[in-house]
Amino acid sequence: MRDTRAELLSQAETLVRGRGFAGFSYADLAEAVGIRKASIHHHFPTKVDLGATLVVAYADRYDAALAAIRADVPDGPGRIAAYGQLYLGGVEQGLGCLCAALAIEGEALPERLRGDIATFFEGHLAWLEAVLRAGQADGSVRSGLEPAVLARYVIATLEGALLMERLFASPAAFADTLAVLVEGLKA
Amino acid sequence: MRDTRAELLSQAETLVRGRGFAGFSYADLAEAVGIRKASIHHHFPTKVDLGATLVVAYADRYDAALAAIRADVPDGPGRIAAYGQLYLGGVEQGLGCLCAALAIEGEALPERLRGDIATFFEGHLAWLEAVLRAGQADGSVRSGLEPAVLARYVIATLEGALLMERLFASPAAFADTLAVLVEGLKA
DNA sequence: AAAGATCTACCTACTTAATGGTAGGCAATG
DNA sequence: CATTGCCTACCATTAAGTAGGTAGATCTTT
Repeated sequence: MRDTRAELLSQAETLVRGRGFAGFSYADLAEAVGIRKASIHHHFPTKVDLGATLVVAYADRYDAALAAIRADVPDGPGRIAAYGQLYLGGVEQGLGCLCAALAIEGEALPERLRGDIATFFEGHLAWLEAVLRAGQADGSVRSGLEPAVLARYVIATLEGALLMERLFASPAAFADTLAVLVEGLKA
Repeated sequence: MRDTRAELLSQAETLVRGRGFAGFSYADLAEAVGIRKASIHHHFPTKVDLGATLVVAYADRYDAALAAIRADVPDGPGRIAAYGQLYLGGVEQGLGCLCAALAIEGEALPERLRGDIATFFEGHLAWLEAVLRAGQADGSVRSGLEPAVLARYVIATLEGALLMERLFASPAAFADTLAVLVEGLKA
């Protein structure tokens, strides 16, 4: 049934995360999926449509993962550590963050996509803020700093580590950075 | 004399940092500089040549700034704060890090450029490691963590903050993250 | 249940514009 | 007079997107 569409999304995500949004073409995607270029337009009329769908699907997957972490891990630092593990997967596969790949495009990025990725980051920020606030309340996270500030700090560190350690193909170095981050958050 | 060449480098840097390497064309650059597209090839035969020159020039500018920081600022945390200020400029101008823009391209990036940006990051890593080690020795930086690990951590945080806060056009948020980072490094 | 109509998912073939890059000329400079 | 720096004009390729068609599934009507 909707197999091709899912395959298109999967391969497109790999392409964007691997080479950037401007760095892949419908021809590349067609070849990856084993379909004709024109057929892609049947599922995603324009490249921006595809990009927007990609971001939504990516955000949804993250949302599920974030909910699972909150359900499975009780303490603040543990949750942040689990959150960081999500990024580690990218380093291991040699794939960057989808939204980082889009964010780099900056001014050239269609307005619609810019809004979508801002929403993505805001969602993470809100989740992290809630997690950190709860951690401060239960004494597992060090207090004295505003959760909102800390949340931005956490994302920045992980996004940056993913960007750099993917280049160096060094999951171990990513793990070190994550460890320093989590250690610094403990009460 | 070499005015056009310098102008090409300057405008190209702005374009790459603003929209990514694959996100700008020789036509864009020609228009920005006020020259014909073909004339660019006289200075930079291929786009990869241009990119490589860009990275070297960018790294050289940073090298000078890093040397100045080491000369002007005595303590470890102060030096890291000054280092972070360099990134802040990007947020204020709405420009990302040149090497981050290239790093995002990942596998699609010509091998030569990938090596060049790896060298860029390695240079920063070495500088930071030396600064942090000296800071630990003179007691201004908290000890207990390896300078090499801390150095990667610092770059990751700043690169990530630049990436995200540029999207949000929020220099203030970047400053907050930098403050948290520096505070955490103090002895 | 058979017949027709419609829809889905894909195809070939194409258009238009942009890409990076080349060839060759010409005027100024040293 | 040779080099530098730019030009016009071009090339092959690739980009995203369109036009129009076809086989098969599905829905509708009798």
